[in-house]
Amino acid sequence: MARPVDKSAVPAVTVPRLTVYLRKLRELQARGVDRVSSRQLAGLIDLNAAQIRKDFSYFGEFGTRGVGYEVDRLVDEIKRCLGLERSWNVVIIGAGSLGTALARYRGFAEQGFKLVAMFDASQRKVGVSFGDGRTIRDVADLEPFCCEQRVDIAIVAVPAHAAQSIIDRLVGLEPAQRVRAILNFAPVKVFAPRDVIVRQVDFSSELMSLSFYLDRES
Amino acid sequence: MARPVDKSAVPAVTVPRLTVYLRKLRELQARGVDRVSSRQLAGLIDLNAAQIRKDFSYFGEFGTRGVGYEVDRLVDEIKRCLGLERSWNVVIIGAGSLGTALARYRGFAEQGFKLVAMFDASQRKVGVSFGDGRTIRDVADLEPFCCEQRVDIAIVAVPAHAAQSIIDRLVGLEPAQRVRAILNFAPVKVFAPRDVIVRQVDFSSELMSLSFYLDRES
DNA sequence: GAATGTGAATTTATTCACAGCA
DNA sequence: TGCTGTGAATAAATTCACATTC
Repeated sequence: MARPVDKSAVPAVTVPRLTVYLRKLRELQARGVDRVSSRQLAGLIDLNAAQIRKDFSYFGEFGTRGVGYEVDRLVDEIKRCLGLERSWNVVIIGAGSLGTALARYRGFAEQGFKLVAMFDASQRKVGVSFGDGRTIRDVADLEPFCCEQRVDIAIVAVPAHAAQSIIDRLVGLEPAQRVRAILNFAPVKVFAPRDVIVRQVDFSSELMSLSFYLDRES
Repeated sequence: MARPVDKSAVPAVTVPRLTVYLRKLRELQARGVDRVSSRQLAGLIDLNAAQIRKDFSYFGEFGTRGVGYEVDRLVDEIKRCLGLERSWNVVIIGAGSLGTALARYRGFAEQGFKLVAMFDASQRKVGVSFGDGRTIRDVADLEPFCCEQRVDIAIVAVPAHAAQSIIDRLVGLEPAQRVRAILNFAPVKVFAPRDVIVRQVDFSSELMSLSFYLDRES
């Protein structure tokens, strides 16, 4: 049951799909559904059923042949696969409209992501409160903060021109203190050492992709 | 030179990469660089050079053997590939903190995406101004608006529970008037007719993916 | 009988490696 | 000589199809 999972054997595309399964399963859970087959789940998210089973198979055997999957169990298993059994400390850097919107986003806390601080370079913003009574810190205090409190994930929501230098600071600390993962919203490709995980979220890139497919039709 | 391009033969993964090339090339352009080889470009965005050349090859021959690519030309070609020679009309639905942040985002207008309206369901928000003097409209006026003005892309930034019904309304109009592409920020899988292009942007999914890779290390 | 779990087959994407041109 | 453009080779991902188990 608790077989050793080689995470490096998990295809890169499987990981985001697991998050999609998890969300839908939670929805089923909330509706009181307690069992689901790969076929049913596939129908709900517009995917091939074998794909779902194969994705699960990298982590173990979660279902019962002839029966299907127990929703509660599957939610727990996927959470475990994704490392969501524990909580992760997150900071947001950049308290502009995007950073602020992200800080307000309810979905983070629900998944065990704990917003421990928010930083901005502008003195007009430092000291202003966000969320439940905490205040925005000066970005100059970024390194000291990381030294006194573990920060797992940094969300970078600063202007494009400032992104790389912020990231250099985040990863410039001693390995024990430095941030290990970055979610970058600035519209630039940023670089970090290989052992720091970087993901890019890019709105205008998404719009441009839509443009491609729109243009194809007309 | 202007060979007929079969866009359906373009791999799905090539499209987002084109947007990455375009951004980097614009940066080079701004720095006054006027020529670049696939190898150099590959170094700048951490990719294989053959990948870049192959991506271009779906659309034509943009370079000169033995020399490389002229940056200005390449920018124009990629814009053409992505359908960015024209401008697209965009609406944002949902004037919460995320919708507002998106409305303020400078990158959209620069790429030829024209924000023509913003909608919200709350009477407290209707009539409030956004951007350059225009005001937020009542979401009840969504359909009339689409009938009197072409809307190419709808950005959906409403709560998860409201997303599908908004999308049903957007695609429920006559084919000539209905929105043809949707960028959904609500954290739910949404459905639309096959000829409507839907892309999903999902913050908490991105965080969960980071969690997977973080957990792998520790 | 019904649905999982998984090898095998297929499809898609990436990378190699080199002919062809400046 | 240097770099593009592209078939051929390789690698990765998806889907099929079926033995296995409940």
